[in-house]
Amino acid sequence: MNSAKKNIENILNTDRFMFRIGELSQMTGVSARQLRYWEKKGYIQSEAREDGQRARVYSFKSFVKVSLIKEFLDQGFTLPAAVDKMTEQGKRMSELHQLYHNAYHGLGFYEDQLWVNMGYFDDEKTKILLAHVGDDDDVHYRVMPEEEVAEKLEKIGPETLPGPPMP
DNA sequence: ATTCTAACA
DNA sequence: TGTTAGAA
Repeated sequence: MNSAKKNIENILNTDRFMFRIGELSQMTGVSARQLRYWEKKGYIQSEAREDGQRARVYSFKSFVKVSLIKEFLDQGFTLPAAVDKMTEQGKRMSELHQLYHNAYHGLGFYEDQLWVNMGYFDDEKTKILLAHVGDDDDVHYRVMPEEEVAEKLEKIGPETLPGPPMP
């Protein structure tokens, strides 16, 4: 796989993100004391770690949960109520996540544009639906035979997208 | 330097 | 819940 695609997909891959308690605290505005307390109450959880370290690490999912709880607390809900609301929201979010996960089948360049491969367009599974956001912020679609997609969209050079500078 | 737990002038 | 202490 080419590096431009890897760069973009790494940005999209939230599973790699791990936060320490101080980081999560700053990100969410929730004190470290609260985070430990919420965990003891079972509202959130930190990741189990294989190494012998005790310092908590949090996943991106925990970040989302904490952010939601914080939001509801700021709206005036009690902590248990805020947690209930977070759980409810989380269900909707995972549904949305499934939706976009089903719709996302990779990225590629074509005609000097970055396209999202949205999977098969037809029930016969011969054509692919592509989408890209133009300079006008409108989404443009294109249907293309699968073979053509394989030919043209996989030919992405690393120079097409500037990556982060190498230290 | 950061995080841990336990405790509270 | 905040804020400490002393340890890791």
